[in-house]
Amino acid sequence: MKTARVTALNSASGRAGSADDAARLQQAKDEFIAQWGALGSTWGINRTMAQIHALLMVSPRPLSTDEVMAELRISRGNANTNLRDLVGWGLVRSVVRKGERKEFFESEKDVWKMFCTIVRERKRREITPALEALHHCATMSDAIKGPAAAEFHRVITELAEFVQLADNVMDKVARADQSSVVPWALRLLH
Amino acid sequence: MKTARVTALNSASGRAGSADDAARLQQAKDEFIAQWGALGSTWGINRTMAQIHALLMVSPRPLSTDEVMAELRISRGNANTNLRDLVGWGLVRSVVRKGERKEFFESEKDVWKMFCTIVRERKRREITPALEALHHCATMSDAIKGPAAAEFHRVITELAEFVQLADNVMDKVARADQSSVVPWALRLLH
DNA sequence: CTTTTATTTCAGTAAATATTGAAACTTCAA
DNA sequence: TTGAAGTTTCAATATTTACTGAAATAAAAG
Repeated sequence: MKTARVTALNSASGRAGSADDAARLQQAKDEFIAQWGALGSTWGINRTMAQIHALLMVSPRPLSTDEVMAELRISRGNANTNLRDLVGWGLVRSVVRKGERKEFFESEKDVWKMFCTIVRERKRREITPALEALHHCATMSDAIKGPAAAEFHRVITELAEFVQLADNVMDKVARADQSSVVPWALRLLH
Repeated sequence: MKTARVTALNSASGRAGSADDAARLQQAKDEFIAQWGALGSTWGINRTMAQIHALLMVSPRPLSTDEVMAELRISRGNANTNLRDLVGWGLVRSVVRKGERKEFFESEKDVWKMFCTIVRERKRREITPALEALHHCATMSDAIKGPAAAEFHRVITELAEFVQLADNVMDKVARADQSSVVPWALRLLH
């Protein structure tokens, strides 16, 4: 684990306090990056992608591919692929500075928008196709006679209806804006 | 992919209709098992564990380790480990038939209970530890002076507060009973 | 054009994860 | 006890997934 490193990237960001402050900030950022990466990987998101996302979330300014490579010690190919994926998810956008040829990347920092984006994307990529498959199984089994088929049909249909309901709720929530959902959630909790 | 197999397991389950019906039911079950496995693996759940779960969900009766091994064509070690994990998650329970030494396994079939169990477990295993880590980062950065540290502290705190809120909502929902949540959800959607 | 700078691709490799199968262990009954 | 039936463990292996680095491609600038 990284401990007391002060990179050019960080010392460059304006009049720093003590070198110790910079090192400790770096340490806190590194811990956050590692944690976010670990959390991502338990939820089926590639560790590096989650780490880049974390890095950009706590970066005071957009970073270039080379800076991401240096900061996380990863290869160009890896950085490029995962940055593209993050852009594809809509969690990161690329920005161009005038007079610069290099591309820079910055994360969405509004937590609520991030949440909505993740919900929307996972729904689109995974839930919706899974629902279609469930419906297919339900249709198949509906055409088969016998009590075993009827029971299977019942179980699958119940599951499909539940997933459909959850899908609709997620959709509704992810379309709402923070100002309406957060107070609602707070009320829900008494 | 399996197509028109009729296993002893299935033909044994009472007076079957035509052999064709049994084969087509098996096909539908196999598709469901494959889909549930695929969905699980995109959400960070081992494919085999999800497949065993699916198999038990659509099985009309508890199955032994040997039956699970035969049905999914997996080794004893694999079946044993994943069955234990499912029991650990609370999604499957082991049942003993009087006079039988073998252990049998059956899945929770109530979809709402399944959902609550999954939410509760993932919360306990992943969200709560992640929150602690976020708080740790927030505390660390609070003790560092300078504008960069202040900004980092702001971002992390915002994130932590959001995750905390989501965690609380999940908790509340997972403790409620289906009869109160489903009508509520239906109303939410108009 | 040609050069310089930046980005993408992808075959090869490394690392992480899941699976096997056989031996060790446990439990119960004779 | 001993043995049979069932379960667990784990080192070896297979499979999947992620990563590297260099070559190919693209996109300005000269």
